[in-house]
Amino acid sequence: MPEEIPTRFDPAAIEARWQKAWAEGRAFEATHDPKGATFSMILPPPNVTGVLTLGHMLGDTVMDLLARWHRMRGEGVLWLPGVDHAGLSTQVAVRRELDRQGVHLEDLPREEILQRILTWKNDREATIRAQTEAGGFSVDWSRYRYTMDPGSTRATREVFVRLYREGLIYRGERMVHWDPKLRTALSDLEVVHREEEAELLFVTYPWADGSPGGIVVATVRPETIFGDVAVVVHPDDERHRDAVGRSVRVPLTERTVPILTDSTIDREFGNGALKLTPRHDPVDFAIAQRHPEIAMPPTILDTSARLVGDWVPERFRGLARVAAREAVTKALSDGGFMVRSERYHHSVGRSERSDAVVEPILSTQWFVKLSALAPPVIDAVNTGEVRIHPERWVRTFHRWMENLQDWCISRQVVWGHPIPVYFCDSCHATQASVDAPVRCEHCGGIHLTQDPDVLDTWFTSWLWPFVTMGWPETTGDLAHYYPTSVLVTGRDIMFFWVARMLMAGFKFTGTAPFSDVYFTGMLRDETGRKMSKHLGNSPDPLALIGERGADTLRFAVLHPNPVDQDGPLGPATLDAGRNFLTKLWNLGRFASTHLPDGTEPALRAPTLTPGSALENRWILSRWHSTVRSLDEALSAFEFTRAASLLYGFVWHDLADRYVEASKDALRGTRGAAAQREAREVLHFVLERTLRALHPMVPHVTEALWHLLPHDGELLTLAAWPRADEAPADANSETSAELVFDAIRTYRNLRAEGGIAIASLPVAYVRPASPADATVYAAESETIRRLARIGELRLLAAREEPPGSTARAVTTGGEFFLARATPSGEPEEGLAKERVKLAGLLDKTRERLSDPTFRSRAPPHVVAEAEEKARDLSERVRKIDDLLAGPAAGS
RNA sequence: GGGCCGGUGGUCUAGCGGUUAGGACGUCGCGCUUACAACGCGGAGAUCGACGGUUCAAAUCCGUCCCGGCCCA
Repeated sequence: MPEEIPTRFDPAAIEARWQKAWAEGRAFEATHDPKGATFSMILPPPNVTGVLTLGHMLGDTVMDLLARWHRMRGEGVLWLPGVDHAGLSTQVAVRRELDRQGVHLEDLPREEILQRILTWKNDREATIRAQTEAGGFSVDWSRYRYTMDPGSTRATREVFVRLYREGLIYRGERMVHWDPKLRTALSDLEVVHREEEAELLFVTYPWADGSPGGIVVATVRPETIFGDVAVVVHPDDERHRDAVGRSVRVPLTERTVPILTDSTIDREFGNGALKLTPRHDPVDFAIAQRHPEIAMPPTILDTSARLVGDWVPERFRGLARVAAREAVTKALSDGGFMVRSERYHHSVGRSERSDAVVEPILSTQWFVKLSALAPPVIDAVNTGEVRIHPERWVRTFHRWMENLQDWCISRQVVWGHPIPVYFCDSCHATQASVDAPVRCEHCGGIHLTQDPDVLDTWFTSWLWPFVTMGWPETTGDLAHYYPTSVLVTGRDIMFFWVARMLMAGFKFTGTAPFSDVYFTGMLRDETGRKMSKHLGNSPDPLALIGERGADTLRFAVLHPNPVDQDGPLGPATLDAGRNFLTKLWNLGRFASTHLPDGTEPALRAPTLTPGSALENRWILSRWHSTVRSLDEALSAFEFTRAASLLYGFVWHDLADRYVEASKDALRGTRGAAAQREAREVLHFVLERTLRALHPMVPHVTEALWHLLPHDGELLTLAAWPRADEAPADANSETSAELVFDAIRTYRNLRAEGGIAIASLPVAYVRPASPADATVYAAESETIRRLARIGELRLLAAREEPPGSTARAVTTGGEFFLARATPSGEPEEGLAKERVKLAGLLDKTRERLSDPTFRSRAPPHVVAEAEEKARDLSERVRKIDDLLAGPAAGS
């Protein structure tokens, strides 16, 4: 049997097998009779715009860790998967694809557009599912949902109608962000602001009465002068005092406009005079609102942001913004209006989806009054009813929540939920209705036209935690699993999604949709760049899993980079994950060869006695504290610490120390009883370690578990280990540390002294205390074997070792290792150690000699310092004795 | 323009008032010692961004500055 297990595990060979076993065992389907506690999560539905990235894998790994952990703790777990139609972004992706084929999406009939997008969606959806399955993520596929399935559609309409009837959704002419490339309105969040360089032009608006001169206005958008309705200055601005109330002529036109005052004008900007274009600038619009004497002008830009309308001189009509700007700039120069220009840096908003410069325009759209939904959310976060992890994001969250703008939810695209609003052709009344109405509720007319626009995708996504469980129906899932427990996502959608879900949860279900929010970091490549498809540094998860295995990828994202901070994921990190799994694999191989056929499952920890082998008592104690820390870390959402704890325990405690120390006993050279006990301890600790690691690396642990004697069908259904299964034992930990320190000291002396690996020199120790002497004596066999020495002899207080020796001093005593040939070399190690200790001793004594330290510091700190000084001076004295002693340099 | 977060060995990070500043990766030396060379053993490597301040005591608290990153307008 042992010969059949390869020294390197092959992820491909085991992962598919165990995924199949879990699926066949329906291990991840949530039941409606959970015993005791429940734990539920929605998987943030990935956009069908594309396929999963490594960033998704990071979130999925964290969620799977939580889901499996809670499942093993015996809780009823629901982890609900789904996908998001991602309206605008998917339409843009398909549009781009069609462009490559020479087809323009907007030229196709609506039905064909929908068909093309649907094909795209089905394709991506299948890939997303395959990726999620390949990762081994324990979602409940029987509850898979889609943001445009019948239930989601109905709930979306229901919510719209409710909010509309309450007056929280309204239709109005407002300043919105307009994407002139995609020709749709956008919400504030879909606009990305960046610093860009521009030309700031200083333009003279001549006096309307023909007197010489005029007022100089600074602008970066000369092409909008055709929409000007005034020039505005600050009321206290001395420079323009005489200009107020006069009129100027808009350059390149025959129109005259008044000079007005407004106290919001920035006197430092340009010349302190602002050209007012209220239809095409939010600031100007706000000023115009305060001046009723200003009539709203006609628009001068069409939906593609080209100059249009009677107010635009014919020669400029039809020009797009950049061309228009150049043409107008030239015309202003030629006409003598241009005073000067300068380079200017300012913030420019671009469409997140198309990268087009967003045009602020006055437009009729649908809005949600978010501010009405905010108070319970703000309260919930303040009171801790909803907890955000890591906590530092709470401030960011609050700042946004407290400055909510109305949410523009109408989009002028094809792909999305149609707005459930109908206009009567006869009386023009508006009605919102979940089901398409047969007649106008106002006049009874039967000719109704539905609003041509669709809803922002987030208007469905914000309902996800309860829509997926059947809302607005009353369902068993809602009763058992709502509200959900944790939401794991990236902080890039904190406002887009998390905040809005909280608002929707309180509004429609009366409760927070989840009690904890965990934000993961962002993955970077090894040079620190963000991973993106654009840079080509974002590997395809499916390919990576095929190459390295899902468990390797999962462990790599959990360790060693903190999951909640941005961190690199590259070959080195993946190698580290793979190496760890290989280590674990070989530990399993080792154990399986040392557990004879017919070994009973490790149902409980072996009962040890004070006479049991030190390493057995020690490893069980280490196991105890590891599990305790592990539970703490997982409960505190410290996933990286959890992974590090197990990494260190498996590699350093279990493999490096325990297995090496217990090999004699396992081979039977210490007798049958010792062998039995060692087998039991090794079996217990490894079996429980596999359980503890299972939520992080489910496949390899499941495979290894089946190689060991075990109880039950699947590890994934096994119980989570409990720290109190094995006792904490501080004495055994202290003694074991002493033994391992002695071993390290001898190994170091061997390396420093250049003593051949094959030789088995005699070693001596002069213990620092009688208690230490007892430990060395009892564990001399282990020390001897692991330090590769022939014999360990304990020296009495003044006894000197014979012959030439390499020497070292530690807190545990003075150590000597026999050398075949005397060395004339100075005792480098000792001398170096002396310098270090003497430095520390000086610092400590200095502190102790300070009277204020003795009077102000707490007594235990003073006592500790005194103890430290005693210990250091003792060790320095021992080193001095050795350096001066008979064996020195002989 | 406003705000937030972070600067700890070559890299990533833990620690957040008395620690010999911990770990991982990398690096150097020795070793294919029958679980594992994707490994073992040992070592070297950090005046904790800079300057002030508080304190008996500062990587840790406060202030200013510098450098990264992010969010909002």
